[in-house]
Order: sequence, then C-alpha cells, then structure tokens
Amino acid sequence: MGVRAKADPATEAWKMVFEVITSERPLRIPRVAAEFGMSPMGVHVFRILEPGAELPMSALAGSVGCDASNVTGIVDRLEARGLIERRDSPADRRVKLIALTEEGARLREQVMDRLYEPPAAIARLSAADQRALCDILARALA
Amino acid sequence: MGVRAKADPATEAWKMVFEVITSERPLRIPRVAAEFGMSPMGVHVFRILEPGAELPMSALAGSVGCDASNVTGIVDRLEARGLIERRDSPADRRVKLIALTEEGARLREQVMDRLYEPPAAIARLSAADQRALCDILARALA
DNA sequence: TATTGTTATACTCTATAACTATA
DNA sequence: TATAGTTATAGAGTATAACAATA
Repeated sequence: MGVRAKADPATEAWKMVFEVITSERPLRIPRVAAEFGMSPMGVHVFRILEPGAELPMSALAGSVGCDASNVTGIVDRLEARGLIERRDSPADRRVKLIALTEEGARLREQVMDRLYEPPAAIARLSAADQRALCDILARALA
Repeated sequence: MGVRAKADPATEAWKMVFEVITSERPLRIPRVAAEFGMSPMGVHVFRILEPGAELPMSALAGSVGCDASNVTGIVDRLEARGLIERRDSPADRRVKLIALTEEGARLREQVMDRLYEPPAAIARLSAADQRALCDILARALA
C-alpha cells in the first residue's frame, strides 16, 4: 500500500474517540474501581444495576460479558460489603435476583459521578462544541 | 437531590462516548487481541510501537501503564512470535530498545485495521455528522 | 433433559521485591 | 548510589468443567 490514504470520516472519528479514552492514564474504569476499593467488574455491575431494578445473575453475566461462574464471586464480594443483595425469584426458584441495597444505591451515585466526570479533552471544548457532540452522539446511539 | 438535574453538556457528551465504547460486547481491545492470539497488552504495545520506531522497555511500561516487570513477559511473548525484537542501545548498555520486525509491522497493520474499524453506532451516522464529529474531536485532542 | 447458580481447578495477568549489570 | 531490565513469587481475575437444585 505504501503511503496510506486518509481514512474515511467514520474511521477517523472512531480513532479519535479511541484516543480520548486511551489518553487517560490509568484508564477510567480501573481508576474509579480502585478509588472505591472495587474490581473493574464491580463497577460494570454498578453501572448496569440501577436503583430499584432486579436482575438475574445470568442476565448480569450477559451484560458485563463474562462467564456465569465468574458472577458468583463478583456478587459475593459486593454482597459482603452490603452494597447489593441476592433475592429469591418468585417465578423460578433456581434464579437469584440481584438488587442494590440502600447503601449500594448511595455508593452507586458517587461511583457514577466519578465515572461520568468528563476528561480534560471533553471539558476543554467550547459549550457549542459540547452541545454539538451531544447531538451527534445521541443520533449515534439512537 | 431527588429528581436529578440534567447534567451539563460536557458530562452528557462523555456519558455517550462511554456508551459508544461499552455497548460493544466484547469490548474492542480484548476482542481484537483474542482475534490475533495476543493479550490486550500486546495490542497496546502494537498501538504505541510505530514501524521504524525504537522504544526503551521502560518507556513502553509508562505508555501502556503497567509495571516494568510485566513488560518483560509481554515483550517475551511478542518476540517469541517474531513480531518485535530487542536491540541494544548504543548509548546505554543497560537499556534495550524494542522495535517491530518486518513481520510485526505487517501484522500491526492488520491489527490496527480491526481496532479502528468503526462500530455500528459511528458507522450509521450521516457523512455530515461523521465529519462534524471528526472536527470536534480534533479540537478536543489538540 | 435443560437451565441457574455454585464449586473446584487451572491458567493468565499483574504488582512487589530481590537480583544483575550497568551507570 | 541509582537505574534498566530480569526473575521469583504471590494475589487477583478469568474460563472450563462438574455438580446440586429446580424446571
């Protein structure tokens, strides 16, 4: 190929999204996890588990993208800290539903605040650019 | 606080950047790494190590954000596959410079192609949105 | 028979500390 | 003395397979 052609706009945009994420050292999720004494997977679980919601462990495994056997340990550790609880499902006695405790819901808010704190790259944009970015990404995720 | 106020544009934008990344399952870097039989850290090293460049192992440790003792193993595995090589530094006999081999440079191109392949969320945007996204992110990373 | 969650196990990745060879 | 890289080691996270309870 020799001299590389300039990539198309989609690829260029994705490259820069990538750069925004990876330019943070340490990466956001491990950093926030360490800050709260949790594992990165614990943070993922928190993100998925909204206050008031109940999720089967199998659903949790699917959402965080790891094996079900792994979820047992992740849930064990969060439950030992009183942040989440296992509840019996009324529909199927095999499944256990996971939900935040009140303390878990309080901690979740703090964790999410840190997770969603915009990095320098985003923060330094003009308000107009930030709003335009919102609009475009809203369409991307629609 | 009760009902949450709408977050400011910077936070909203960052949340959505986050969503674009984490909506891919499995996550991009582990997925591409597995595809090429590498560890995620191997992919990070490839990303940092441009063809023709030579980097001390300590610099590599800093860039990928892990301990120097860890780099030894990461480099060992890539070197065993003939993708990178250790070279003696002419300036300091303690340091070893890491560089891609020709085969490594070829594989790097394939790995980068997969890494920078835009996800569905970005790909489905209009060309105008993609170009606007490029412009804004270029300013974010300036 | 199939599925949910658990346990046992082995493998990978990681950081810490001790070591070597240089500086 | 300090630094670059290595080695030894132990801890955390992970997936696989076998298991118990339930469907």
